[in-house]
Amino acid sequence: MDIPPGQQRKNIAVTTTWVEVLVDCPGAQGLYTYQVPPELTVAAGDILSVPFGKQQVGAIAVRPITTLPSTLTLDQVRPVAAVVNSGLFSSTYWHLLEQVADYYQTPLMQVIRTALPPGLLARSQRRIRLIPDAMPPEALQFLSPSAACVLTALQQSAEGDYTWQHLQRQCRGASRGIHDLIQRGWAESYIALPTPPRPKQRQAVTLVAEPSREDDTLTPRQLEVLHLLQRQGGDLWLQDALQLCRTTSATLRSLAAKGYLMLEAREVLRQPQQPTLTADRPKAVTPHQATAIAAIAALTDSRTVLLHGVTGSGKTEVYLQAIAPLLGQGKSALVLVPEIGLTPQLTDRFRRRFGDRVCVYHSGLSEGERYDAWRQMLTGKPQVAIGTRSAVFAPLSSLGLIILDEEHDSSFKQDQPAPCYHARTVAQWRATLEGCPLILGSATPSLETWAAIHGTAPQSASPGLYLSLPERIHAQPPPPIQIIDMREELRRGNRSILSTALQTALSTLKTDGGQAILFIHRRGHSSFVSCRACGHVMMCPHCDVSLSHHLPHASARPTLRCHYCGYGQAQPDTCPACQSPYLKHFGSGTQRVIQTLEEQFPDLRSLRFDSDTTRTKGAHRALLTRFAQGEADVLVGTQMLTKGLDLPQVTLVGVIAADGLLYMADYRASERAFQVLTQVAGRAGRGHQPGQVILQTYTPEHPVITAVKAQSVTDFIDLELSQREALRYPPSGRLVLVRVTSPDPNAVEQAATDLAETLAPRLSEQWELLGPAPAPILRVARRYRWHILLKGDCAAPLPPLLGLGDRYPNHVSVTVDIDPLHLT
DNA sequence: AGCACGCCGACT
DNA sequence: GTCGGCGTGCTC
Repeated sequence: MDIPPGQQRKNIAVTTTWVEVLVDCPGAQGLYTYQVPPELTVAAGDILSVPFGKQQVGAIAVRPITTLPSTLTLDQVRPVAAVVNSGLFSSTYWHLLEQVADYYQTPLMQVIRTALPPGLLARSQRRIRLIPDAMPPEALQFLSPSAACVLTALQQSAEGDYTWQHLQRQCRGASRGIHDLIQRGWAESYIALPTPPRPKQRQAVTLVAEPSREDDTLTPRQLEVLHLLQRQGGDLWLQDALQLCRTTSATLRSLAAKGYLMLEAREVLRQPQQPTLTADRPKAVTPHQATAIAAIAALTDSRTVLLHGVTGSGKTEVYLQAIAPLLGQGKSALVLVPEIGLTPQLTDRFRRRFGDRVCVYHSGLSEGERYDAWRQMLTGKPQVAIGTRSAVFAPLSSLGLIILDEEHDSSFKQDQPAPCYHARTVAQWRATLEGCPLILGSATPSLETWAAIHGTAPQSASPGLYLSLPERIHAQPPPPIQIIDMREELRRGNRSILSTALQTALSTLKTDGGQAILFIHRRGHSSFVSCRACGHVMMCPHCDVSLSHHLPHASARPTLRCHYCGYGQAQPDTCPACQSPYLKHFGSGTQRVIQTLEEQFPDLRSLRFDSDTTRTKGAHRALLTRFAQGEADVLVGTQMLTKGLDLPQVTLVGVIAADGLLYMADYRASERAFQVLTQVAGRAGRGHQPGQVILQTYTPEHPVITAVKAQSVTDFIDLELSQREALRYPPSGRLVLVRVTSPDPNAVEQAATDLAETLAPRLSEQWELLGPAPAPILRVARRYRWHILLKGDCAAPLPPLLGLGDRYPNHVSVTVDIDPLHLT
């Protein structure tokens, strides 16, 4: 097999090769050709660093070629600078990325960028550095304001060195200021080479020789240090060793020189700080769980499984026992969850069961941690990767199973930057490509999944597998759900936000030794502030929405905040329009419920659980722990209550007003309302005590309310599916939302109109164009928004939409959302 | 992204 | 008359 060295050399010299690459640069679509220098080998899928214009940028090798494209001449082609990483992508992984790019109509490079950990596609940056010696001490006086600003900014940094970009943000007229400083020779501009993330190194100390008393070159102190190290097992991190021996690294270095110690840098994986956990063994399972585990184990192809389990039915144990045998077969599993921060108990359980074979990957990790998690997954060792949406792209080889828990959750859909992918859709493709099963778990399955599994969706070729866990683990009956007609309450003269039934239940809560959850749905407008005299409503200056009232502490000054762009201001004392002092807030947010509770039930202690009180990292967990430990009797919260898997179970669940959920201008309102109400109701009923659910509403006859009361998922889904079918909404049809935004209201309207006109003739008769129309909230964060909605048959191929927005001014942005979840 | 090229307002 | 603003376009 060996090629004689001479011949090998000749081959390389003769075959000059080139490679076509994708360049990581916005606005540089298409392939670029580079020369492969003889000392490098480049294969498709390698991550490269290439010169592009005046900078070094990241690139992906797409295909090596042996002849130069005829459009290019030799001198136009530049050489590849370096191979950053090779062998990252298997061919199935590459296919997956291409499929995402194709379906979501996004340039492949953008898909690669969302799949890779940040920083792997490193780019060079232009930096500005001070030359302190060249600068007179009173330099500031000679400078123009912009140059002075740049100089001051640079002096802030220890090295007198910042990126061009940073200075540009920091100072007005920065480019002129920088030019000025360079002209005077007080600063210089340079291009810093890209620094891809590197494995973290840590200094380690290892004892390599027995400390001997005979060695008279050892001082008593050195001998003492050696003995101390020996007692610790002779292998420590340098940092720990220094602390233990209360010595300096110089001492250890001299001991290393004498041959007693070895100092070396070892690669370590950055692990986010995590509590130490006690190991856990497989639990005894119910017959339903056992059936599900056996059915999953029997799967040999890439079937989709819906694991439909009511709250508390033990889905997680099924996941754990489905994964366990795979690891023994050298296969890995991928577990996708809605939001890692909200489900620490789930990751803890996986860690207890599988120890360090669990790898957590989500956007909350630091850049280094993400890189390390990525590297660990690339090792190919059998492991369990748990992560949020973006973890569908985890580079695990030999996947044996993909699990997507809480599959109905909307956080699996990305709607901010393109590609607007749904992790469930991508997971489906990935399972097909890898030939492994996909398990979708939920207590309240989405209509899409239901239709796909039961074969009613036209595009599903092979019906999936339906597995049900209909019982709670300890076989408690589901809690009864009592529907309260709030109109009736009002007629009887009860004007409180708490119905008589809920008041009664709360009044006996403490004597019964129970805990309660009160759920409020906060609509955008539920806590707006308006003037009782003239009707003026406090609005966000950047968005067309009212500001929400917040009371940080009981005695604090009220603040107003925009939930769309984050704008905040203090609440004025008088109405800005008419100076009336009667500027008050309306609606029943969490704070108002707490206030009512304090007035009517002063002996009940309550905790608030909403986006205000859970803003900081770990606050979810802390609040729920406090509640679980009995620090409060009532937990008052919003939507967030449905997201944590780790909610303590309670005896009473009250829904303050279900109506806000039911009437939202969205075709998915009913589905979301059913899911939220069912999930919240499922929190009631602990161990020995039966639970109780009180659902207050102004429209008890609403089909969603009826279905929630009957606790029948199938009733609801059948009804909702028929309605969607009548209107050709998903899953009976498909949608594409084209969003057009700009700070200029006229430009958006014009672009949207023009876009609709160019699009309409390009659509097949399977597609219907709706709009253009202003978005329900016309302005968000100073940008005006218009929408065009495309509605098509399930089987209809997507119309080509790539590059649609290219013909409009720069400030007009056009984004395409395939299968949008909300139309807002 | 960065940089060059190119066309309109306030200064030597 | 020029300097310099930033809009447009290109980078193998």
